[in-house]
Amino acid sequence: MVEARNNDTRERILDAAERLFMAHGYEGTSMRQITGEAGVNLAAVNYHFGSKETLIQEVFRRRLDWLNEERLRVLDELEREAAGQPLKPSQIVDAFFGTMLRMAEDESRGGMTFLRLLGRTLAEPSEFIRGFLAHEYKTVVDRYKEALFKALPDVPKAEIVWRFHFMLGATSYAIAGTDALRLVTDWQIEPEDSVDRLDRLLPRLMSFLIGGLRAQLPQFPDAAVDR
Amino acid sequence: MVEARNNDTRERILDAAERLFMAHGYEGTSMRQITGEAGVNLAAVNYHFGSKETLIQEVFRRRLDWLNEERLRVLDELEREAAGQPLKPSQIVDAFFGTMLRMAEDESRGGMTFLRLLGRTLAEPSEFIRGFLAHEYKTVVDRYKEALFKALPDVPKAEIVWRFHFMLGATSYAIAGTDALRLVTDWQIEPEDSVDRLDRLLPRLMSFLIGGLRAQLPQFPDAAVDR
DNA sequence: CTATGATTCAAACGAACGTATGAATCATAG
DNA sequence: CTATGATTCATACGTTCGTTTGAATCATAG
Repeated sequence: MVEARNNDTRERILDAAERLFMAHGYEGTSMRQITGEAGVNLAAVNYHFGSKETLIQEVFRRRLDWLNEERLRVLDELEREAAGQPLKPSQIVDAFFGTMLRMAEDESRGGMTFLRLLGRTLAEPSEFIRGFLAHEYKTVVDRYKEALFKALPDVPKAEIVWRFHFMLGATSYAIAGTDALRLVTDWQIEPEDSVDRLDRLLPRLMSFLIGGLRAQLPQFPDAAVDR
Repeated sequence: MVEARNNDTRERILDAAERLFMAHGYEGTSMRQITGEAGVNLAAVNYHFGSKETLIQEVFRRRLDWLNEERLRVLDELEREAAGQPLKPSQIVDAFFGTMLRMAEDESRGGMTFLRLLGRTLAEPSEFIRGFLAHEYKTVVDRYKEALFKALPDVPKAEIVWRFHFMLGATSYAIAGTDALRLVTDWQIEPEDSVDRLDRLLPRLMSFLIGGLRAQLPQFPDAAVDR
């Protein structure tokens, strides 16, 4: 039997698709752009991946498999060291969001390009990719929710889930780097302070996330005494 | 001379476009879907708006003009009442983000549909719409940045800009309501706790944002003494 | 009523889309 | 070497895209 000898074409397609989906979105990127940038024949995508839908799923799986395993590994390690004691919220936040952001420095795992694609896609999921991402993340998210519940026993669980949601939003937007309102881009900021400098973005974002996670609990309007 | 008699068609197109762009994104929505849902002829969009690009700009302008005027009005009012004293950060955050979120209850200003569209678009701006949004927001954002600088004199300005950025991300994601990882949607949450219940989302988000804005300042790794 | 200009309409335009086809080319097993 | 099956290639398929056209219809001014 004759087996596959060359996954160079596959990798070139995945790299080009990753970059173009990041820059122009899923619907905004055509197969001809992808194969053109990858330097392969138009038919190669359908031959190797079947369809455009399975292609973008492969683009994500290639990176997310590692990320989610790493997130579980880091959380396991933290819980092992804590020996039953609840973790600090900042440890959990760093294990989830920090692990993701540090991918930006690892070019072999997609670097900033994949991170931006991920941030974009979390905010604009096509119907079919929403289900795919939710499935990919299910195990990890459940583990981290439980860890946060234990770390913050005084905070209602529903509140923690919402704040996890908000943290995810702040992070997605930060790494997507679109900066629609030119808040940061238009600002007199040193070049070394730009989004690309992860070692400055990461501490800033972490401070913000932990501040939000540990904020005072909200007062709901229907909590008034006369009701 | 004969003048325009009927802007019913225009409004029907804008309403349909607003809803469809929200649901499927800009590239993912076709002119035929829009005119089909609006119950008008296919050529009506180009006749009334010129192109798909100018159409989505009109969709935004119709709502954003009011929102941004209102944001300036509220800030003016707050500063008038404060009579020179710096405002509380929570007042500024509520004036900017609260004013936006309260649009969800005003169906005549687009309600939740427009809010979701806005949240989505802030995170996935096509190149041409990024510039448009930045221009629409310029005046407002500058005023609010200044107000935050005054309200938080001890926080470095660059830090405030970044945190504004993070707050915008958390809010965009929250109102876009995509919930890609099914964090909130998959959770055992009372129906009355869902995203649609603004009176519960708003206090929750405000607490989170203010917690993040007032968080401890970050420690940068290169702040070590031996450097 | 008639004339005028705004609006609607059915139909078509060329371009770009994702996908499929079948022959040509390639690397390796036997 | 030859045979085999994986891969590449040029080309074309059928759809759908945003936009345009020119005639038909409409409401109003004169």
